[in-house]
Amino acid sequence: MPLLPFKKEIAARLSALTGMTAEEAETTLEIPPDSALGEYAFPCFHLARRLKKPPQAIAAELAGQFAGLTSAYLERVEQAGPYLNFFVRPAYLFQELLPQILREGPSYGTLDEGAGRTVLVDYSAPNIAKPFSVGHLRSTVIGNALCRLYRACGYKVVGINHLGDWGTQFGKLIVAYRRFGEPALLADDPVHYLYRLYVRFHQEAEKAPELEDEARQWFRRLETGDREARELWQHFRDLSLENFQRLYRCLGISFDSYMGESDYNDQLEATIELARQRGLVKESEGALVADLEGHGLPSCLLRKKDGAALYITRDLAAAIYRHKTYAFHRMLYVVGAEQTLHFQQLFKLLELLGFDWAANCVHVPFGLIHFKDGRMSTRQGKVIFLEEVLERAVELAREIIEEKNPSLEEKDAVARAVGLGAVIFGDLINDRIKDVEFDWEKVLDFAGETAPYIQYSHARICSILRRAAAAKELPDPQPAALLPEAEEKTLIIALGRFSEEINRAVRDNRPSYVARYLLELARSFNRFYHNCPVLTAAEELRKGRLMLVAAVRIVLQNGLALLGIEAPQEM
RNA sequence: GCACCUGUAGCUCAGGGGAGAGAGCACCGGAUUCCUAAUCCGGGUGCCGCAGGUUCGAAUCCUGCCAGGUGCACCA
Repeated sequence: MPLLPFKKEIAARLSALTGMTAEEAETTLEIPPDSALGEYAFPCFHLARRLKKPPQAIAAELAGQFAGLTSAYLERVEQAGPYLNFFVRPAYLFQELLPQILREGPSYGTLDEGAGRTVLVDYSAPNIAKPFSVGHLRSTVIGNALCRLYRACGYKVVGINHLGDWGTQFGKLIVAYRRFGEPALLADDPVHYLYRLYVRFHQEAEKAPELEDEARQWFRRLETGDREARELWQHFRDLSLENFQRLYRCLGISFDSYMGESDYNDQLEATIELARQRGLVKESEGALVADLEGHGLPSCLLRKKDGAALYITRDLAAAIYRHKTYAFHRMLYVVGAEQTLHFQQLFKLLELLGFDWAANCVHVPFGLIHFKDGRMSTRQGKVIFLEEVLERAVELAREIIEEKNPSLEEKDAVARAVGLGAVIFGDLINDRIKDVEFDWEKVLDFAGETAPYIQYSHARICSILRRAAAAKELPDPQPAALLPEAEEKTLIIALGRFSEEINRAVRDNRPSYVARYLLELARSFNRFYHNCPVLTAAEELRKGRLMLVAAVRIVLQNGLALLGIEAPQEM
């Protein structure tokens, strides 16, 4: 816990001197805009108000009280106008922190604040019988990163893939398959063929609206357990799931549960009954409605007039089941921002049903992926398949390898890591709430603020370490000499902030913080690399720098792993 | 009509109420007898959408407006 103890120590001392609580002091501490101003800064404006003295005077006074005070962490304190700047002791950085990172290796950066707590993450949730489009990438990639981040904070994480395997679209699919379907084509390329049927259905239904009714009837038959409907559904489901799992394997993602919408069919009536007992339900035009108007939300339907339950009824049943099963401390729904209202209604209903844990349910929304000229639409066939995106990215990575490093071994594995990394990182780097315009050029860009940039930095370090090992020199987790250059200090400070970034990412459910941090770290490393030779440096310096780059490698690898991205040793 | 989200450099975006608003891309120029040039260095641009307000201090918080996106009862 690298720089955190330093921060806590400052907060404690400030608390003793000012009468603020330690927590208050800690949250007031900030990171100065320039590293020449120290590692943490304390602005005195708040105190100025309380003490009715100019902030400069308070800063000067406090600086006086800190004068001569040092500790294992603290080197010195300086006043700069209304600020108090704290400088960490370099000996701590190089002789304690650095060896610590090497010792902890893969577990460096992890925390234990979540120990004993369970977090559920509901993510990905593709619709069976529709191909996996780039639109589904977001939930999948963000959800996976959140799972890993929470685990790194000590939580027990349960990843749930709430498969979209129920609903009227299966009626449509059954109608289309019975009318136009050919088993041989289905067997050949199931998911794409089902997709073509789905698109075909909507084209035909334009001309013949009665198809929609027929679809509703077939869905009704499915709900009542009709054998033919059931068998077709099961068949479509199996084929799709197989296809999705191939994709997940490729992305290195696994789920703890694949319980989907269809798995709650037997709990829907009980859920509606519960709502009825609580007096939340009224009848309207033959349908059952949950009245939320008194709570500032539009009412929502729990059951259609034809007796079929709806999305929100299923989500209610699922939430109740999950709490019973996992007793979670928090449940995240990584679902698009267009469903914000749905989740407001869902959480409000859970609360009104008397579940106090409703407050621990969180919607983690993200923006839409769209084309320049409008949104993607599965029905109209206006989609880009994730498979195609991943294949092209890997292919391009492969071409670049061929051009830049033709003698590389394991070209395929590296191309996969780089191509997939670029796509995943491209999704995680920006604030998830923003909409994304799909652009092949951007997806296939491997320079600048990208995963390959970080991976390349990692590979360079591996190369240094390989050469050092060949010369029988290995980084040794012993106290090192102090490293003199500014680039070196910048680097090690960055290493020390790793767990703070993980913490922040978990606090806001925003993996982008870690992605940005890694970019910054890689940038610092590349500057170091250009200005500070490692292997040709003199004995002591070489030892220290070897440790430093070994530590950077650990953080880059651990950080990329948190985002679900591999770090190849060469590229 | 109502609600939510977004608006920062030519483009894509960072920016934790605080110290002169930052990156990447694109464009121009430079760096390799030396650890991988998928790298590094230099070059410049901003009514932080607009108008008010809160504050010692606002790109950041509040209100209104404008623009774009997304939702709002029998889809999921």
